[in-house]
Amino acid sequence: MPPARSRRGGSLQAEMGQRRPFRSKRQEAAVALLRTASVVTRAFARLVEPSELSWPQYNALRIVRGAGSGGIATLTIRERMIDEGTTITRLLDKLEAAGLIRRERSRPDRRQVLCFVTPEGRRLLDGLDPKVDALDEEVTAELSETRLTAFIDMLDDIRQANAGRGAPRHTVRAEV
Amino acid sequence: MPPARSRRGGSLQAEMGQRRPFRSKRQEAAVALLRTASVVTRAFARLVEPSELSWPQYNALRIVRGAGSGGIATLTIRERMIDEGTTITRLLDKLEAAGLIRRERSRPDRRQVLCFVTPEGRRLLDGLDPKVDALDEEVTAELSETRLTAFIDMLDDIRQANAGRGAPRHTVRAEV
DNA sequence: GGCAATTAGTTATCATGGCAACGATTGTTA
DNA sequence: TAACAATCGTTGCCATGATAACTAATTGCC
Repeated sequence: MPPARSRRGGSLQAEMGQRRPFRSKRQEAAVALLRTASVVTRAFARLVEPSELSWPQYNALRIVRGAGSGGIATLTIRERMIDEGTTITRLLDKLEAAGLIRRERSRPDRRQVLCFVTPEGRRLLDGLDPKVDALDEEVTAELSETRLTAFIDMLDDIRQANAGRGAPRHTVRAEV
Repeated sequence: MPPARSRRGGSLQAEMGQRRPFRSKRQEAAVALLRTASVVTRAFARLVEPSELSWPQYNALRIVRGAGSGGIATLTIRERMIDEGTTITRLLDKLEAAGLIRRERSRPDRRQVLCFVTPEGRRLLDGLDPKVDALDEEVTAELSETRLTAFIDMLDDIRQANAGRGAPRHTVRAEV
């Protein structure tokens, strides 16, 4: 039998202490999306917090590790971040100050600054991997394989449909 | 025929310029959730930006309006915010300075500070309503009614399963 | 009555997110 | 080759998000 939260009313409304129902189901969906993301983000932040890393810092560090020995340019990191609006420079400054990454002007194109993980950075991430991987699984553990696939597809659809409306300003500039 | 993004590969991977596929579908789902929310949040922020309101400010103002003539206590507003971690005081300071809300010490319980919308605040919101309502609908316009229902249910499930891990610290205190 | 525990808000501190402006470098082209 | 444009990154400014410490008011309990 379905749990109490499937009553129409619904769970979000009760959660947020609202007296009035949502104006429409689509409005409820929008709010649910944002609120759920807020909760999940905090869960990840809590996980990396003991390592003295903020969630965005962890995100950036992981991207740098993923780039391998060739390094990766600053703005490329920003593009791959979950929040692509971030001011990446200061974030990398902290990672560099903590000895987790190393920066170096690119050889042919001196405009670029390439980033590399240091052994310490790699060690830190490697230690965190099991926990993060576990949380990745736990977040959607409630969803069956079938629902999970549908969930990803719906998110992809929503993201694509709203890409124009929600792109950070610096990525839109190219369209002018 | 399904659009290109349904190819396994997948759309998110291409979007973020990743060379390697996700470790698992559940990891992909977690990242898709966070990234989608980021895009949608920006879309709403863009919408209220011309009114000199940040997205959280709009959110708070709307909650105050929803409370009606009885007013609403400061911390109650925070509970109902999409991001319940916010430092609400400064946000309300701005709204008050802009003349959109009015604050007043509660009568019987002088610890509380009740907030009320001013006529200007109401006017501003009323003018914004059509646009916000429209965006609420547009965000998930790609989803059929059936998928929409499933979407909301999945988000509710995820949120409930992660409530403990992702609650802001001040709400957890009660459990100690 | 009197005092500890609670509750409501405020404030301080630090890190991020959003934006615009700037400097440095490279590419283009008249 | 001398402007000019585009690209890459950095920096400044302001607003938010996360937490903890702190004040004030109220409640409970003896």
